[in-house]
Amino acid sequence: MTVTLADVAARARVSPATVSRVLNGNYPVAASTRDRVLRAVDELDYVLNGPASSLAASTSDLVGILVNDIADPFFGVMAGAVQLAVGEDTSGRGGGEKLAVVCNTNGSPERELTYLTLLQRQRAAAVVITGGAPEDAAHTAAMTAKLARLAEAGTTVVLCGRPPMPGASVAATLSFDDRTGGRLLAEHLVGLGHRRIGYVAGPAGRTTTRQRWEGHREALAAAGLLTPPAGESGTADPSAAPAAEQGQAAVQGSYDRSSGYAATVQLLERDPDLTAIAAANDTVALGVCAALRDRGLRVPEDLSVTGFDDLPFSVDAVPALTTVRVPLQDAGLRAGRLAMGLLEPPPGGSATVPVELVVRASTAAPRKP
Amino acid sequence: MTVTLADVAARARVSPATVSRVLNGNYPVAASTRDRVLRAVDELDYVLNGPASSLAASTSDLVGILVNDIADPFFGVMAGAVQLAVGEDTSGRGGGEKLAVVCNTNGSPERELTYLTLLQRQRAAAVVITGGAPEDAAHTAAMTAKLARLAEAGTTVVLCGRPPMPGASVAATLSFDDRTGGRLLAEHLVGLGHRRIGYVAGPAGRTTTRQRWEGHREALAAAGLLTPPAGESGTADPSAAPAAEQGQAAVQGSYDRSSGYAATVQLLERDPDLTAIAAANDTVALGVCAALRDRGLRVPEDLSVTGFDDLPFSVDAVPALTTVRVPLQDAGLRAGRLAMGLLEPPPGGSATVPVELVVRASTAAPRKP
DNA sequence: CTGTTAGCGCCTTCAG
DNA sequence: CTGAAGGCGCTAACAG
Repeated sequence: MTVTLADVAARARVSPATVSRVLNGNYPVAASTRDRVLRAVDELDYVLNGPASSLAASTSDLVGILVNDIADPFFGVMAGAVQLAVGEDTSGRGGGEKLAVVCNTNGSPERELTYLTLLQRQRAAAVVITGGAPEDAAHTAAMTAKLARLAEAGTTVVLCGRPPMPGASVAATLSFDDRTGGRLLAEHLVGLGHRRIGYVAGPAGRTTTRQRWEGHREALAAAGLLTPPAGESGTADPSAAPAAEQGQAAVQGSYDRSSGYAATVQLLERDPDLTAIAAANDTVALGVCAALRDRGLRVPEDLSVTGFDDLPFSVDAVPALTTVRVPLQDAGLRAGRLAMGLLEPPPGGSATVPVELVVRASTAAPRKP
Repeated sequence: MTVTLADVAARARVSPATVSRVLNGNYPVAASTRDRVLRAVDELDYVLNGPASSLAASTSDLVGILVNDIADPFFGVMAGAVQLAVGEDTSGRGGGEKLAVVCNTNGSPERELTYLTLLQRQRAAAVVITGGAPEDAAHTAAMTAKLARLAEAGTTVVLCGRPPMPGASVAATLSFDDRTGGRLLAEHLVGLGHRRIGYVAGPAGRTTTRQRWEGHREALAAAGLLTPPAGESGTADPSAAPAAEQGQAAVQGSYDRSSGYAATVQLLERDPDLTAIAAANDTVALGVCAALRDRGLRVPEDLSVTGFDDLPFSVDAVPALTTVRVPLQDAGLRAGRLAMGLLEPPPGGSATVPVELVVRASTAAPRKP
């Protein structure tokens, strides 16, 4: 029925092992022999049986990529870059081709685990986990255990845009400097003269949300705009969800436009004298701008708005968004190469990816300082 | 070392065959036995070996999704929807979980074929091919041959957002009514009073580009704005790349912002009296708006602009884009279900997905009619 | 450099 | 409803 490696061997008058060797290109084979084999492969229109070789070699050429939401460019860009990297021809010819399996977790911790199991089942060669992590001790423990299992089975695990997991079997970690980003944005606003700054945070219980928010507060605190509640020592209580305080309003939502819209309405109600709003990311910032526009407020004349991530559309927003650039493409590429063993892991196994403030038109000095 | 099905069998005091049966849930097994097996699986933390079962069953639980560019929300949304559909639990428990393999072709015909081969190698259960097709006889022939091979191997093929391929082994086709969309947009502009309309086409040699462009011309022709070159009979010569003609300017590019920007500069140079520009898609339209803005022209006061697709960001553009909504999410969901055999194929194997005109703020009557 | 020999771990008839 | 046996197609030591 279907043509197998043995058929090719017969036609090329060599042993199956030899065919396997030329196909995998990981073993010396005489040029003439190889040509003969390749010709036979071609004539027979032979396609290697992946499952069979994976079974025999106990590793597949699948690479998993875990993302929260593939429809979100933040993840789309990273996933594309990772895929680019894993698709790069490693061995001269024929062997390299890895296939990227993109798994949408929707931010659900359970699905994260489920997909990891599925990937383990496939004997994935590597898996790249992107995006912030859920902040939950039980989940972290479960993840650690699962990652150990994967490592045992020979799967290389790389974290991209997520904090290091001490004690977990991870080959490399690329974490984004979200905290600094949050700080830079807030410092920029403060430097412009803003004193009443609203904050629209991301989904609760995620490292990314927390770090951006903490960076933001750090800057406010440094500017004396944040009187810490009695007894607190500088850093915000990690478990405290962003909330109204000291005249600096904040609300929590998800990473989408409508959440930015709704939060803005709420923020303005709570403090009509706000002169700036910092959003958890660019998409949310778009929602913030929309809400402002709908209430007849102009950006940046009446209120300044900042985003985060510098997604492709941010430069085209009107006004163009002041934001923090996160090198998604670069990071994805590096993560992919790391996963493929094409790149040495950074010292200590983890590196922080720097972010950069991008000042555009959505921020300006407040009108009534 | 690694725990196998035999270990589970031993612990549950049943035969390997029985374990296999409960795991696949496709065979009657006594409830008590099943419980025992399931408990053993749990206690041993057993994970099925995918390659081994795929080899034995000669089919895997992988579903391929071919996209042009996963970082583009157009594809991201579709891919997400397809993945959602293929992840739906089919059989009551345990069996269903399919894994989506997203393959970025970058619009390259060769890579399209390469990925199909890779998917064939994996014995993918199904593959969903999204986005417009390259218009090239040789490539179409190669695709047809490759699809035949896939079908032979039991892979279900579904086309989503791509025209039917007569004679190819495709289970179902969902094509977008791009032509109508192009027509609606142009009719809208003409109805508003526009007479000099520029067009920024998508990448050359793709069905989507062609159809949107043809729809556009259709409307112009109907309004008598297009004097067909002598001898031509209504429809544009399929092989003719969009070009300047009869005062209706058009330029070709890719589906990105910068292409819209550059095209606009060119268009305006060619015909400074343009009162409207129709773009191949929303992203391109954003570039058009940016170019206009940079030249001090206002939308829609000075020029009207239209997009295509109605991607999430289009409503937040300033001004909000008049565009055509393509139900990407719905289509992706349907395609996924079709691929999984969860849905009956439409009569004749193919259906056209209707599109809808969405009038927003980027279009208005021209100032000097 | 090439052939031989064993499995890899599971599914699937076929009996019971 | 359950067990026994064979093989899916390929790779990985070993010899030569």
